[in-house]
Amino acid sequence: MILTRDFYERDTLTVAKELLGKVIVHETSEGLTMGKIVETEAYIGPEDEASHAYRNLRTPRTEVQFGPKGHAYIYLVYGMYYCLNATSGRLAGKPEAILVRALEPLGGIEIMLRRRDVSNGNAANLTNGPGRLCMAMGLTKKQNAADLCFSPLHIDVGEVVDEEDIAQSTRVKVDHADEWRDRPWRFYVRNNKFVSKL
DNA sequence: TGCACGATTCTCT
DNA sequence: GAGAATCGTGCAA
Repeated sequence: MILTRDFYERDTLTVAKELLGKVIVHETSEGLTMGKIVETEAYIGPEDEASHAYRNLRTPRTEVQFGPKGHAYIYLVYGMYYCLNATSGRLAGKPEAILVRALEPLGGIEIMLRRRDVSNGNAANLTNGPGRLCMAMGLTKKQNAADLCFSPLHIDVGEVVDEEDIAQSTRVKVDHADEWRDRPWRFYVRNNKFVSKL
């Protein structure tokens, strides 16, 4: 069953936490790929220096974050990798998003292996990182702004992760020397081997 | 119009 | 553990 809009229209930190255990599904001409979310990070709109929408910066790139919740925000980093986010938040028009940092492959693994061109044969590295999971799921800028409630790219109600299995920490690769750096806005499933970093 | 750099990953040492 | 790959974006000029 697909998550409905109201799931995303809540406090972003809550949504980031509850996204753990949910299942991302992408239907393409190549076939179906699915993966369980095991790691997320929250990026809270204008006041978060680490967010692209810091200071309400509204550009063609960040535009999606200002739109309806429950849409995909996909952007290019380092000129070669994509990152998948879901827009969220209680306030309409406030740019908040959740970065999906890692998945546990559930379906279409053959397709993922092909897309990732896993030369070392290590399937454990298939989706344990924001850039990697986009490659494995076949996500590019084309899916940017896709409605996660309806499109071929959507998120299913998976399993509920026990509170005790949820770990919280500071975000990865956010080194700005200000108060936002140390916010524990990263969530992950404890002891899951597909989490990107411990 | 030009330029420095990033919500990363891979390879080689 | 360090360095390269690689290009769209935001900001200065």
